[in-house]
Amino acid sequence: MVRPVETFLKYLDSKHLKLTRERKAVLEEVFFHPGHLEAEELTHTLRSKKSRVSRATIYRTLELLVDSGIVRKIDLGHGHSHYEHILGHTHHDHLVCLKCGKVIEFTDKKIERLQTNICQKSRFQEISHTVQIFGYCKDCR
Amino acid sequence: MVRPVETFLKYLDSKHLKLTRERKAVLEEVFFHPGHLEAEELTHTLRSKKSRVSRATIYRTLELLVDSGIVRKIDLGHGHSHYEHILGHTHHDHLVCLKCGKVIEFTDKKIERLQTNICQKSRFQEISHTVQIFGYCKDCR
DNA sequence: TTTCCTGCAAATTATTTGCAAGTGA
DNA sequence: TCACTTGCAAATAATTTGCAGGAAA
Repeated sequence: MVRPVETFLKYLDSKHLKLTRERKAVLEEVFFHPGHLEAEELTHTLRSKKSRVSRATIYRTLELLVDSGIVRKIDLGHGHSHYEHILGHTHHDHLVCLKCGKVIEFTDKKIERLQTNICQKSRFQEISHTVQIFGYCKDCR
Repeated sequence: MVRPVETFLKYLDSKHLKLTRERKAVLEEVFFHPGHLEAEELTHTLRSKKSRVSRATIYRTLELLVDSGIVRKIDLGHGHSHYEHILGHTHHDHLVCLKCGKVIEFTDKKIERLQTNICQKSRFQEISHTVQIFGYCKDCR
């Protein structure tokens, strides 16, 4: 069972930070939103719901969420960041269609394992990794 | 034998574009520069040499170089793009140290092969891919 | 000649920051 | 209370674009 709010609380406490209404709203939105989201999108979604949160706070909160390991920041080649929740989700990577923008997720245990080997060999302590494959999806070839 | 200028010429011709002094200067600099470079850096290097090329032209040319397959644009998590020449170089991926910024390159045939499989399975035509592993290098753990 | 190019400065986009006023523990 | 927060608006940073005057083919 994964409890994002509790995880976040634990993180905030450890840094002597507070769980505010704004932070909770961002966390919930990110967590219950399927897929990858952008800061801009988040601003609008929250605005359309009851809870308005300023752009600045959204960015500040996303950084906290990344730090706490609840969310990861990904680059889908759009010129701005995307975020996706990872807590309770298996790590996955992306195939990004350069034409229609579609993102296909995939998981490959073998790739993960090979990456671990590489890190060990270089005595590199992995924090996160990303495998992005750019090209054309089957509908756009 | 790899001839970047000829490759670029062929590409330019196919698009009815011209090989100008500026484009040639950027191409040469990128090609003979080992490692990853930034647009800003390129501007300075060229300026310090004989050939001044404006920032705008540098960005425009880098895009052409990427399009023509001579160079690839990579994200090393610095908030701006890096570029590296790929023509005549084996594809490689990166371990990026979040503390000192060091970038360790690695190549893994098995990972490459697995990626190809994944693309075939999804009928995805790969154009480029990137495996970036973020963490702490052995000097920063 | 004709089409493509370049530099410049202004525009855009994404993200960050300083600061005064507000709020959770 | 008091340290931590927020929103706002201004500041940054990277990159793009319009345009008028140059240059390859």
